[in-house]
Amino acid sequence: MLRVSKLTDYATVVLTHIAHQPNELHAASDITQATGVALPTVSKVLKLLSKANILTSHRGSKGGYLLASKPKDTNVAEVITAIEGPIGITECTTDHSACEQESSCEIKGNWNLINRAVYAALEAVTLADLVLPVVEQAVSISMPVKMETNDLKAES
Amino acid sequence: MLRVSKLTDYATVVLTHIAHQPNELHAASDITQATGVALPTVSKVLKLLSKANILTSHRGSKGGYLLASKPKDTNVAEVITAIEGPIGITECTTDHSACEQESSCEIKGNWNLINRAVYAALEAVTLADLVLPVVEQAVSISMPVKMETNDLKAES
DNA sequence: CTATATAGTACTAAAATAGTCCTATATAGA
DNA sequence: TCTATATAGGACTATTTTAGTACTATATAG
Repeated sequence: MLRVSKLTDYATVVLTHIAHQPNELHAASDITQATGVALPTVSKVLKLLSKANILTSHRGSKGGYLLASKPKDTNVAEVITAIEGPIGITECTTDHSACEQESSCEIKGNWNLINRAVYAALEAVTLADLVLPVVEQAVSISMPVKMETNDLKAES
Repeated sequence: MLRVSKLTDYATVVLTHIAHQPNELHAASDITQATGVALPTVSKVLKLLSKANILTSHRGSKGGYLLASKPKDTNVAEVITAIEGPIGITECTTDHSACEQESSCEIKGNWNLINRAVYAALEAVTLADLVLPVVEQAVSISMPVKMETNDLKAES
């Protein structure tokens, strides 16, 4: 299905909320109220994001989380990496020792190329794009050059 | 982790093997021997691929599987879709009714854009590319336009 | 008619993921 | 200095997904 985990999905929701007021502290409980995502889940996501330096944390009373950089300086690839670890579509790209049939496997190099394209696509989208209304984004995000020749089958 | 299932990985291995001799019938047992992938797994993959019309099947003695199109006319996006269903990175792009927080979710349109970029990247790679030696591919596969500005962090 | 090979489906075991809970630590303000 | 509040970190559990197996039906070459 080539999908991102739910936790990452929540991370984008949380970050989008924070990016709307990039200069304010946001406590986990506030974010829960605003987004409807369960508190323990929000909390987990926030911890992961601050560990990856996408957010900075402030403990204690009146503490909370703050964007570490400007919205346009944080991209989706970083967010996914923060939540799920290094991005690689197949397992052998992230864990080289795990594949038992290396000798008969000519695919590795090819998948690497695909990974790069996917990574670049994800890197092109920033938090600032996620905050924008949907319509305006189309121009601000780069598309693979072959794009115009194909329609999306998945859309129905 | 943004990854593709093992079954899809096997599918590319199997298809790469078949694409080397695109005009011959390949029985499941032959493919097992050549690739080292377990027979039941190969069998499962082959069935899914023929159901999706990527392969044509021939039953009975001396039967086997054959590529339905030329290697360059089958792309990776089709293979992934055959094995795992419609490609969509987040769940709400494939299952619109499942999201309970639609009202507070502004992300959907944005993820759709990302999905398109990813899909296009996958669509640009064909079986013919997978058969080529790794070096030659670089020129034959289109890359997103912003690609050159960024390096891959996942590579280490 | 028989050996061989795919078609289809149901099932089981293992792994990954989501989500919860508890304890420790830091800070603001009284 | 004490207390309320908020994050840090880690361990744990339930659920879901995925991988892999097994069995029966059907088609075809010779």
